Amino acid sequence: MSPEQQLAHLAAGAAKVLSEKELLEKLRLGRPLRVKLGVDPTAPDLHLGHTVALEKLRQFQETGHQAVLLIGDFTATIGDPSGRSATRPPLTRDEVLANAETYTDQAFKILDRAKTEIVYNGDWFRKMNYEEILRLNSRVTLQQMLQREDFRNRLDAGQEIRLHELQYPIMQGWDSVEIRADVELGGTDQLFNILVGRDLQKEEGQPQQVVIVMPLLEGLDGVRKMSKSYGNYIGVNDPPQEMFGKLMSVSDELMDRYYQLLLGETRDSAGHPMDAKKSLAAKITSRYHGADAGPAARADWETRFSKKDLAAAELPEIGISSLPADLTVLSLTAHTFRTAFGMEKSNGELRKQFIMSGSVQLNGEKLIDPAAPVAPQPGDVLKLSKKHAVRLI
RNA sequence: GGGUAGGUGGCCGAGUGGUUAAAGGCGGCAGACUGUAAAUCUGCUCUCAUUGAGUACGCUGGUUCGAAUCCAGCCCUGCCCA
Repeated sequence: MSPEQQLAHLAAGAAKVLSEKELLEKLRLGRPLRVKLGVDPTAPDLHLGHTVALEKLRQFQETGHQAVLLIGDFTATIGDPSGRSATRPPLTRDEVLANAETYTDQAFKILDRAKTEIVYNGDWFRKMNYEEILRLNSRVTLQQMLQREDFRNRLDAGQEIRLHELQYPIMQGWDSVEIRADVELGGTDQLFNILVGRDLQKEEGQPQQVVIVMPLLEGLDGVRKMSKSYGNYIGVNDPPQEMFGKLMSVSDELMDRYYQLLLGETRDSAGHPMDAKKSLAAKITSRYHGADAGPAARADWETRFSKKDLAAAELPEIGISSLPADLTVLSLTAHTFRTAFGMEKSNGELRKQFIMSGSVQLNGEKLIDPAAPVAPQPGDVLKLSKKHAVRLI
C-alpha cells in the first residue's frame, strides 16, 4: 500500500487525527511505525468498548507497523481520572498484575501476538526517584492540567481532585517518551493525555507522536460509555449466547452506532431493524467465538426467544441431586440463581419480584407460593425470568 | 491556622424531637405490551422471618419516655481568607 492509501485506511473511523499531514509524513518514512496503545488494567475483562482502539491497532499491524501494547501496571494503581466525576479507588499491585494477564490474553483475540510488543510502565516508573519525578512535574503547569475538561468540571462543581490524579496525564505522556511512540491510539477521552505525550517528546528532542483518537462506544444503556463499572458492557469473553443476547437488547439507535464502530459498516435500513440486529449480533459473536458461533447463537436465540420454545432451547443445567433438602419454591429459586447464574438475591427480592409476580415457572406453570414444596423431575425446565431459565437433570 | 457551608439509602435530594425504613426523582429489577428495541402501564427496590423483628441517616459519646433531627468531641469535603 502506498503511504496515501495507508493514510486513508488508518484514519478511517477515527474521531480525530492530529494530524493527517504528520501521519502521512511518518508513513512516507517507509519504516514500521511504533504505534502505542495504552491499556489500563483496572478491570480484568476486555469489553467491546476496548476493541474499538484494538481493532485500529490491528489495522496498523496488518499494514506492517509495530504495535506496542503498553500495560499501565503502574498508572492503574492511580486510576485514570479521564471522564470521571469522582476519584477512582486505587487497585493493589497484585490485582493489577492479575488483571493485566487476562487482559492481554483477551487482547490477542484481536491482535497478532507474535507481532506485538508488550511493555509495562512500572518498569520505568518504579525506578524513578523523587528528583526525577519533580523534574517531570516541572514541565507541566497547573493551568495546562486544568484545561482538561474533567478536571475543570470537577473544580467548577466543587468536587475534590486529588493531586495524584494530576499525575496521570504526565505519566501517560512519559510512557510515549520511553516507548518512542510514532503514533498513539486511544479513545476521545484520551486526547488530552496523548497531547501531553507530544509535549514531553518534544522536550526530549523526539519526533512528536501522531494522535489518533477513536469515538467512545456507548454501553448497553445507550447513554454512558461502555464500562465495567457501569455494568453496561459486553465482554469479549462473554459466552456466545450471552454476547448475542446482550447485543439483541440494545436500542435501534445504539445498533446503528455499533454497526459503525464495531463493524465499520452502515446498517442497511431496508430490512426490519430486528433482522439487522440479529445480523450484527451474529457477526460480533462470530468474531470472538469463531465463524460457527454466530449462526449457532442466532438459531438458539430464535428458538428460545422468538419461538419461546424453552423445551428445545440450550439451557444451563442443574442436577436435581444437588438441590437442597426440603425444597420449596423459594429455596429452589435462590439455589438456581446462585449456582446457574452466580447471582445472590435476597429472599424478599425473590419472593416479591420473581415468585409472586408469576415470573418463576416450572414447565410453563407459575409457581406463585414461595413456601410451597416442589419436586422437580429430570427434564423439567425452570424459568426464573424472561432471561434466566435452566433445565433440571 | 481563621471563617463558613456541608456529610441522609446505588446516585441525586427532601426531611429539623414521635404514625420516618425515611417524601420525590434517577438508576436497577420483575410483570404486561413488543422485535429480549423504543415508548407506555403496573409492581418491587436494607436484611431476616408468615402478621413481626433487626439494622440504618460521617464516627463516638450524651440529653430525652423517644433523635436522622438537640448537645459535645472527633473525622472528612467544598468555598472564602491567611
